[in-house]
Amino acid sequence: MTLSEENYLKAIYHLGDVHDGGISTNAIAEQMNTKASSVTDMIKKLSEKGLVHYKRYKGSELTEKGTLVAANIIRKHRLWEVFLVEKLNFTWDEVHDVAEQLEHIKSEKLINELDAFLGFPKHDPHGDPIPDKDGNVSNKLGKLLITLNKNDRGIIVGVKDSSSSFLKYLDKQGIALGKKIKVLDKEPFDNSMKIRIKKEEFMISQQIANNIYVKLSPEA
Amino acid sequence: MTLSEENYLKAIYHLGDVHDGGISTNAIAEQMNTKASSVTDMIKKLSEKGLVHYKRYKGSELTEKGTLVAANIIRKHRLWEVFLVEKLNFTWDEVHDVAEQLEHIKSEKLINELDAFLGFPKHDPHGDPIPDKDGNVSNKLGKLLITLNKNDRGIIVGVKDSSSSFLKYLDKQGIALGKKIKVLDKEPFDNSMKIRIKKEEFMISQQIANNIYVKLSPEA
DNA sequence: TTAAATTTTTAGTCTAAGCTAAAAATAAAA
DNA sequence: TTTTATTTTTAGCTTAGACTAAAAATTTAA
Ligand SMILES: [Mn+2]
Ligand SMILES: [Mn+2]
Ligand SMILES: [Mn+2]
Ligand SMILES: [Mn+2]
Repeated sequence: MTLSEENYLKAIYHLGDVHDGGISTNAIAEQMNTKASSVTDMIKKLSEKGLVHYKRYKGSELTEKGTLVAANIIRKHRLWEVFLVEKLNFTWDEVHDVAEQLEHIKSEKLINELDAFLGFPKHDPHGDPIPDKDGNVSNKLGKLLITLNKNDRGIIVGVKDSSSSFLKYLDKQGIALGKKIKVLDKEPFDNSMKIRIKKEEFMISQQIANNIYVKLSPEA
Repeated sequence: MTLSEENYLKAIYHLGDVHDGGISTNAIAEQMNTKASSVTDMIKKLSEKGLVHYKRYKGSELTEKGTLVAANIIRKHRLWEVFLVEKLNFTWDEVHDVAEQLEHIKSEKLINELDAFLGFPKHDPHGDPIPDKDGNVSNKLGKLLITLNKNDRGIIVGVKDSSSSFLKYLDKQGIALGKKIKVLDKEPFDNSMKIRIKKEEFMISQQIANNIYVKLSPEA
């Protein structure tokens, strides 16, 4: 597995999460910040190796083997993110780029020991589930904040966008995993929301509400 | 800095430690397990970048800048080795290959936080000194066991060879860093030695004695 | 159902980093 | 000081991975 092959598998895996069925060549190209022609070449190679199913003009899909490899890379990525936050004082907006590098380190023992060292965490600092050794992943916790109704309460359990800029915005607003949140009002015109977190009340745009996962508290 | 460039700098750095003056192209090729022609190409590139001094047919030497880069990679390598042994239950014969990968991860913050997390260690699991951020390295502790005389005592502080096979041999004999050692006898014919470690007395060959560093205890 | 637009693939280049074989420079031996 | 041996460099090829431009297939629109 070269670094590039691993990154393609990961990209296809992530795209497959949402859009199921064959993943288009263009979609992969966009995700990878590369050109469709490069994707075609790589897809062919991955197909040769039995990691993706591919038929000309029909898009790609990971094989079982490919899925396992991808899940393993994501497992490594997320475990490293936990390590960086829990042990090395990184903030949640600083970890992704470093994890992009660390995820390619090859050592079974390393990752299993790291897992144990961290106490077998189930979620990374963004609330994303950590796959187990066999590639099994639990579902993402919670539902999108945007889908909650007026007066619903819950706990923030994850973010969809984990770009540094978004996370920094959340920090500024005091929005973090584990915080209690209540929907005070929804504005139908622009889908903005008024919310309360720790006695602070403020407005957030649709954009924001669409990128935060909340676990609903049972009705009182 | 590509991965390959970093490995060349490291190789030249290590060769320069022993053999000072210009490092021959062949020496680099051997160290890197590659061909002299490939080395010539790379040396030219590194020279362009101001990382090595190079004149055709005259051998190579790191510039100040090149030395700093190399020392930094070695710093990372050795800090990761400490991490693996101290935190992740690796043995000293298991760490090198993984550290060869980890040393190329690029993040200032990562390495500085790791350093702090480990309590600013001064030596790696093989007794090698860890360079500081500015590339300063303290001297290797101790002298080679082979140079000790009959009845000399000391403490084992390092190994010269850190191949897995050598380290496993040492484990089997109960030879480890920090152990007290006494030279009971030297055999001039084959340069073997009779030694005592923790009440165990046994013979070691010249080969072995030439790869262990000992800090001499002051005479009684 | 033909025509236009879009997507995907192919063909041909480019660069980094290897390699082999041959040429050139340097070092060692006669 | 020639001759011979060794070291180093050059020249030319190879592979992975990316790119551009053109061709082919598929999809959408007329
Ligand atoms: Mn991430
Ligand atoms: Mn994450
Ligand atoms: Mn090492
Ligand atoms: Mn070491």
